[in-house]
Amino acid sequence: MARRAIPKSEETRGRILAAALKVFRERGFDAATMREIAAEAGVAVGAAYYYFDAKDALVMAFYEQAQEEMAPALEEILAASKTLEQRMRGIIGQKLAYFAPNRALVSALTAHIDPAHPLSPFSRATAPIRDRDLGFFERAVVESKLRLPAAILPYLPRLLWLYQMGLVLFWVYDRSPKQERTEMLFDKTLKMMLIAIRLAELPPLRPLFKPAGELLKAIYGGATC
Amino acid sequence: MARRAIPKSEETRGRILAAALKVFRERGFDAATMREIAAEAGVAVGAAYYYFDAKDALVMAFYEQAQEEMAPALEEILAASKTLEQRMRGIIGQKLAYFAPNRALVSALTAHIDPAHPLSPFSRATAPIRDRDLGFFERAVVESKLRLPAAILPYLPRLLWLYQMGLVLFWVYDRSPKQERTEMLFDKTLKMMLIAIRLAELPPLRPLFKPAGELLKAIYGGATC
DNA sequence: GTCTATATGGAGATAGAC
DNA sequence: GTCTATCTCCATATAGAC
Repeated sequence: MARRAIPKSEETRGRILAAALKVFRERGFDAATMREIAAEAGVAVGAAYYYFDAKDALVMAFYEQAQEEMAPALEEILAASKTLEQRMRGIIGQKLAYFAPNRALVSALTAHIDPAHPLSPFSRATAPIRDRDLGFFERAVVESKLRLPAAILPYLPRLLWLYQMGLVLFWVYDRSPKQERTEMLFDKTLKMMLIAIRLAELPPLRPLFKPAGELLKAIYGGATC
Repeated sequence: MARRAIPKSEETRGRILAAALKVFRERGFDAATMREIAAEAGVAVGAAYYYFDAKDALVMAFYEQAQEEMAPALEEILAASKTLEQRMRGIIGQKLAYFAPNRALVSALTAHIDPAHPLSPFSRATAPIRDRDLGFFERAVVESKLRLPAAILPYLPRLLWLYQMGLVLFWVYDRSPKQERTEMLFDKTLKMMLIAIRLAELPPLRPLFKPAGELLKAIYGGATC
């Protein structure tokens, strides 16, 4: 065997992960059992535990795989568009499209908001994934030469990231046909945000943005989220 | 036995609920077992299931008890204050104070965001509780003679209710001493909201509030949330 | 190192005696 | 109404074959 070949163990691991995602998709996370997943992958339960310490580890692997697989598309979006609006549309559109087949899984994950839970998007364990993801929003902001009060601008990428999390949350439970409500929410709130940014430096709005800057400074002192 | 006396069954039920809340407080919802709860109440597991169909039913009973017990204080707040600011401070302060001893339980409940889950604050099952709670925000708004674009005003109570849910969510996971971050978040965002309301009718802000009105109309067409 | 077979212990829930 | 005894099902652990 050439050492370039994918080792057999990698193949098995991949098969188990794929099987898990399939079962999660069909049943949701909670109802899916390790027995089922192992059966779907054609291995014994022990084999699944050999590759993944626990059921939760399958979810973490999903996060990592998602990030890995989405990265090229996100890069392309940044390269192909200039304005913040285009970029936000591109990034968030890409995420929703990627997650669409896995809605049942993603919805189960909303159970973990607690930053103390490893699978939470705000946890230490997910920090590398989060930071890398934040990088896309940073680049989207920095390269689009926005005017914004100095007390706010540095926090904009994190706010946009949070905004995206909220949108995904809404989308996960959006039962309207083709998730058109999410579409609407996204379209209108994005427009509002861009208008607000444009108006931000008008004198009458100063009393609004002053407390905002103070708040951001206090909340993100050097926080994890 | 006079028929005014509390029936023995009510007494047992109450004892089981109190025991459950105690165990939830100490261990959190997930870690608490029905065996423990029954033991704490001095009854058999079967008895607990006689009064509460499932572990989840204990949570629903907690919601109802909380609403019942908080109502008089909320009434008093509405009676004692006039401005929207005072009222919001009063209502939300009261909620956080009431929930404080039960943070571990409330935090477990944030797992249910899915409107399809009966315990979700957005579910059908919790609609009566939610509607009654919304009533307090409606009264807080209506009686404080605000000026706001007509496309927005009718939705303000629901927005405030949602805002309150978000604050509680933040508070539940706020590990700062005395939850001072929540305090800060509440204070600043409330001020921003009031300033925004005051500015809302200025001509330069019209482009901001127009899409907001459209969005609200589309999202709350006659929705449950 | 990879994997199968089987065991463990604990959870929520229930049937039916009292 | 209340309790005891028991069921079912799961995530996970372990022993050891290849």
